[in-house]
Parts: sequence; structure tokens; C-alpha cells
Amino acid sequence: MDADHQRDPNGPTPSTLYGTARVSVQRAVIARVVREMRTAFTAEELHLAVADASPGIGLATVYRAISAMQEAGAVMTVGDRDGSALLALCVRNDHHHHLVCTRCGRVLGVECPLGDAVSSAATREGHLITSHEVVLYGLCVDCREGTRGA
Amino acid sequence: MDADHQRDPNGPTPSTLYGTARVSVQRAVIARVVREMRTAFTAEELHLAVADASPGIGLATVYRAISAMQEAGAVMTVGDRDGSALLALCVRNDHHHHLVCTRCGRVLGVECPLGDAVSSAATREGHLITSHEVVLYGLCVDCREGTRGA
DNA sequence: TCACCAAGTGAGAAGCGTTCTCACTTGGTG
DNA sequence: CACCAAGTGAGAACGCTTCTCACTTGGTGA
Ligand SMILES: [Mn+2]
Ligand SMILES: [Mn+2]
Ligand SMILES: [Zn+2]
Ligand SMILES: [Zn+2]
Repeated sequence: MDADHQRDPNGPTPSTLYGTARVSVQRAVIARVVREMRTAFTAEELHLAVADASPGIGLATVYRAISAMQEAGAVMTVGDRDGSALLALCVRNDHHHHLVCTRCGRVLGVECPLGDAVSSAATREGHLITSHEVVLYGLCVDCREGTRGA
Repeated sequence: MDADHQRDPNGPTPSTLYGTARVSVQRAVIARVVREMRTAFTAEELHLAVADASPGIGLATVYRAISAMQEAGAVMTVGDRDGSALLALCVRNDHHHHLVCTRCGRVLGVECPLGDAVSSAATREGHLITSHEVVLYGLCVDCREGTRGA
């Protein structure tokens, strides 16, 4: 059942972001736009970018595509921005987390910084830890250089 | 400026959860109810518990109290439940995170499982990490025993 | 090839958690 | 005690997300 959450390990942009769900022409457009995304984005921002590429695609369709991509493990929520969910394309399909640049919005997939002691189905002081969420915020290499000395 | 986010280190239930904000009679009631909370809670659940102790306190007042407690560092968001923010009382006032029992809702403050490599203002592969979020989910000791063999 | 129909779509309405507005009250300060 | 910034309650408003419904699409099997 984990197959639904595993995508093609070859390359950072799998051929489909929707798992086993049907890929309509609208979803193909949305997937192409998402693959071009290098930063975190909201549903509305994605809708605008999609409308720029192919006008007429409804907001509900964008939301439904986001749900499908989330279920497929291709997109994750990495925070909120003004009440809207902040989304990011997962560029790797193993267990990982995200580093969100608070300056340019770029998102980097990072290895799980939690050790074996606090990994899936591990024990911590008598408690059974079954899952976890980690998000790192900071400056990417480029933005770090840009603000050097500021 | 960090003083606003530091509370009395003596004991797990500081005398005020509101930092420097004014403590009205309504907020005193809300603070007492929150201190009795042993599980994560939503704003509506808190409002119901507050109404049980002292009817007439408005939902907006509960939300405003939550905001004040969050700014004071006494309450943190530990997830969502059906679209509502899940909140938890912070039982420690140093840098820490939370383990939420997915069965009984109990919340335990846990030490930051991230090492020095990924701590505040640390560097990771050229990126400057300024903050992070960590939430652990699993079963507390009691619930783990309750489901033994199930 | 073609009928079938589950899955997807678009537009707008609806839902719902949260915030805001406004007239009023409270409580700390001097 | 006067002052007034801060807080309150009720309900309206806001805004993100989901739902509804009639219609279309596209994968599957005969
Ligand atoms: Mn991890
Ligand atoms: Mn930490
Ligand atoms: Zn950046
Ligand atoms: Zn438990």
C-alpha cells in the first residue's frame, strides 16, 4: 500500500505526480507548472501560474490536483502563508523533509535530521513514536551570500 | 526581547500564561482551564471547557487569549484536527518540541531531537538555518500499554 | 471500434475556522 | 478618583477550502 506514495526513483521530476490517479489534460498542465516551481507556493499562486499557461482551468481543479499529488507523495505542505497552505514539490521520494528559504522561497529536500532514536516506529522514553514532522527555515546558499554583512 | 517568550522557570504551571499582557477575569478563567488541560485542544474545545467553568465568555475572547498565550510562549500549535488548529500548553519554557499521543491526545514536551548541526542559526550544507519545527506523533506510555498485543 | 461509466471538470455556492467591528466595560496607573 | 489603553461580547465579515451539480473525458472491455 506504500506503492501509492512511491514515485519513480529515476530523476528529480517523475513522469507523473499523481500516482495511480487519472491524468487529465488539465492535470498534465498543472503537473508541468508544478515541476517548473522552484519555490514553495500556495494554491492560489499555482492557479495563477496555471492560468498563465492554460487559461480556463478552475480553482477547484487545482485544489483537486493538489490533493492527488499530496496523496501520491509528490507534494507536501511546508507551512502556511497568511492562512494559505504553503506547498512544495518533493524532489526526492525517500523519507525526507524540507528547508524553506524565508527570503526567496526556494525549497530544498533535506535528509531526516532525526536519528534512529526518533525515527519511524522507534521508542523514546517509553513512548512509541510512529511519525513526525520536521520543517527547517533559513536562507539558501544564494540568499545567504546576498545578505552577507547586512 | 526574548523576555516576552520566557516564563517563570519554577514549576510546570507558571502563574501567568499571558506574559506582560493584561489578565482579565475572563483570561484568569481561561488560564485555569488551560492549565488543567492534559491533552491537545482546539479553540472550540477550549471554549466549551471554559463555558463549562464560567458561562458567557465569548469565543472571540478565547481566541484573543490563545493569541496572547502563544505570544507569551505558553501555548504552541502542534498540528490540526479537521481544519482546526491543535494547541498545547507548554510545560517547559526552554527550547523544546512536542510528542502528541494519537490515541489519547496527551502532549509531552520533549527535548529538541535536532543536534547542533541543525540548531538555531546553524549551518547545513551552506544553508543558514534560523528556525525549525518538529512534532512527534505516537503513543504515550499508557496508551502503548493499553494497545499491547492489539 | 464503440458503448459504458467511473473519474474529472468548471462555476458558483456553501462551509467553517478565524479575525474584525463596534459600543461598552475593565482595571492598572498616577 | 479620573483617565484611558486594553479587553470584552455578539455578530458580521473574511478568506481558504470543499462541495454541489450538470456536463465532459478518457480508460476499459466487449
Ligand atoms: Mn524525518
Ligand atoms: Mn528544536
Ligand atoms: Zn533563498
Ligand atoms: Zn496516550
